[in-house]
Amino acid sequence: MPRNDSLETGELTDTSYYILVSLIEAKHGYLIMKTIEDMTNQQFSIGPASMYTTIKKLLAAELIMLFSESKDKKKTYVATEKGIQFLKKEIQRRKEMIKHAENALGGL
Amino acid sequence: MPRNDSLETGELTDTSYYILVSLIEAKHGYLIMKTIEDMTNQQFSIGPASMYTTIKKLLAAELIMLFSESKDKKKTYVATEKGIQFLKKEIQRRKEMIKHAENALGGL
DNA sequence: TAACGATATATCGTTTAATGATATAAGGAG
DNA sequence: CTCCTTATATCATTAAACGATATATCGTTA
Repeated sequence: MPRNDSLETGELTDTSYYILVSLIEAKHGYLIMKTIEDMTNQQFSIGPASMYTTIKKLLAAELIMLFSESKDKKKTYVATEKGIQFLKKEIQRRKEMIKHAENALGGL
Repeated sequence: MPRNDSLETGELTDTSYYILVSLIEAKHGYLIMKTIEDMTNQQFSIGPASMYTTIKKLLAAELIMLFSESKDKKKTYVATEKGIQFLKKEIQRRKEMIKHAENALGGL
């Protein structure tokens, strides 16, 4: 998306959403990509470019943090408490979006 | 979202999603904006720029179509059958996304 | 009847998000 | 020793969304 300012307005794009979900448990970048593919049965995948740019954004917003960094450059990230709360709100927001659509669809 | 090609990959951005939802029943552009604000209790709003650019995209993808056009330039749009099916798939996709997050959260 | 707010459509240029391509390097399997 | 997988990272491009702005009509009300 695009010009969304999603973190400012309290919304998560699909990419940020899945990265945050996968970081409920600490893991490093490459594992995040693999985890998302696994979780979604290859329906959703994120390349390295999307991932590292999004990680920077999530770090800046303090929704995730650096968990550890080993000598071999492997950086492990994990969601912060703020990030978990943010995600929970986002889940609620998305549930409401589904209700809106289902109400509008009615019997269709 | 941004560089998403969402209509190609079978995904709807929030903006496209809400416009499509509001066009389950035919209405013109301005009413779409007001309907979305009403439906979401002012939580989500779309300005004219986002709306008209998105309408063009949805028209091109044949998810919506021109329903009527009166002399006073008022153009009414409505979701196509293809659009309704697309929306239903999108609802399923979004439900799965919520499950993914709730599974990962576990007892949190 | 003039002014004003709400209704209504539309485009331009900019910002942000996501991505494709690409570069680099280490480890293990064959 | 070669190749695939793992692993991190950036650059330039494309796409989505938006702010600002322009224009015009309609109904109310002062």
